[in-house]
Amino acid sequence: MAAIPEIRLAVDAIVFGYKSGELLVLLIKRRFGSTKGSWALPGGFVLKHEGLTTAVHRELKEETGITVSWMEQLYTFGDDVHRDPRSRVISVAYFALVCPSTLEPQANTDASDAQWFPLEHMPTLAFDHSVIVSTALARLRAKLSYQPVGFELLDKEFPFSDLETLYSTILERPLDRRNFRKKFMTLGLLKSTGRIRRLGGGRPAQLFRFDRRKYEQLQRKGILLDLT
Amino acid sequence: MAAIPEIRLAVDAIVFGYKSGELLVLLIKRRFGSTKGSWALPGGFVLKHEGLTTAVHRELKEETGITVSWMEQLYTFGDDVHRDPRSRVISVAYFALVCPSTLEPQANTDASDAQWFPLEHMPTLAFDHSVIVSTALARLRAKLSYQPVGFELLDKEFPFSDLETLYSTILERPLDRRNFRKKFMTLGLLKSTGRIRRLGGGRPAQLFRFDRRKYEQLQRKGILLDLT
DNA sequence: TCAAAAGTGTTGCCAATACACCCATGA
DNA sequence: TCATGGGTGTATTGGCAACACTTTTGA
Repeated sequence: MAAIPEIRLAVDAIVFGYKSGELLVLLIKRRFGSTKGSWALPGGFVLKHEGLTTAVHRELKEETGITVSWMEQLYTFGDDVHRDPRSRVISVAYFALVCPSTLEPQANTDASDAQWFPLEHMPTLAFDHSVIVSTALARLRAKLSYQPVGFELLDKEFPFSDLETLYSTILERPLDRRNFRKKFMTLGLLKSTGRIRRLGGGRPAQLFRFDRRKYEQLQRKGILLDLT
Repeated sequence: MAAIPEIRLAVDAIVFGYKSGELLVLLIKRRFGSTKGSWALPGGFVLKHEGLTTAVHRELKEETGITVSWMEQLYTFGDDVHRDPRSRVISVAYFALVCPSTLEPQANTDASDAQWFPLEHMPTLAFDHSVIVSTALARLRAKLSYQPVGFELLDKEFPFSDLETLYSTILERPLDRRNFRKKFMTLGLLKSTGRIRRLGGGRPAQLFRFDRRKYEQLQRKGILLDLT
């Protein structure tokens, strides 16, 4: 009961970004050990006097320089005793979303080995990390339809079409533009900034913001969303 | 990197049972340490060469003699560094359901200190265990409406009214009997055994079984349930 | 014959779907 | 004037919610 255990506790972060119609994952190149040179999720061991959430944020910052806009615990991986061949490690995985401005490389950090990969073209990952990514992706897809997390992947102000393309990309199916817009508009989760985006050819688009206050109201009333 | 950490890893189990219209939780009375005599969730430390799932089942067996019919990982609690005042412990919580026959006290075990409590009349719990129970309860409620977990709390064969009362109890709201029945019947998740239950006064009820095969079929087709 | 629990149908409404054309701009 | 992307309306349908009485049994 009092013996110090030899199980090590890690946290890993699956960070999704979104750019020009592609879903991206943030990976780092491992610098040490037997897995040196291979790609993996950012993460590391939890310090003794540090909460789990603090630990993920710290590791992310150290390894990639990135600060996320939204994060939530995903799952704890620890059924396979040999998931890390070096020793017994269990990992609490978190998944996070970042907005496009965060995607730019962070110069002032030790993040030289961090890189964004389109989900479609991910390299092979170390350990069981590709399982973790699949789990996160499944969760993101599910979540998209009952919690307005999509906004975390967009700029603060965005044209409606960006939202539509985002959903359509992540869910991997086409959406009817009119119906999709109708539903979001009816929910009242978008407020129109007066602004407009011009984009070369084509009609300019109004810009919207996510109305977080309205969303919290709905939540308090116990209203469940259905955002397909 | 190589130092052995001083964080200890525990698993805890929230086991729900259901009897005569009440939702029950399984608790144990602590025998040692500063929390001696207070009630807590069954659980304990994970052994070095043991998967997490194995660990919960082992602890449950040791402390309560109970084998569950359904279990799933709930959440990992480790943000509060002092959640266990003795040392840094993070806990992976699992929540589980058992069928009524399992509720009977298990004689041949070290389970003398295990006891079922109606949710409404739970004692104060050690550590952050009441937070864990609330989390589990919220999950159970949510889950009930899109995954047929309710059956895990009933006997193999049950009259339809049991299912209805179960839902109504856990969700804490009345359900329209006709609509509820219609929905379940339409889904085809119940198959009627030819049998009948007589119960003193009142018309006898047909007994049903949950049709697991049918459910798996639906799942494979990607059909989402909506079981209010 | 009464009390207790099981069983059953219909209607209105709303929300999801399907579907195709016009608008505003820059080149 | 054309290419590009933004923006909009309607008709149909299927599923959900609301609603109350009859049936079968034991006492």
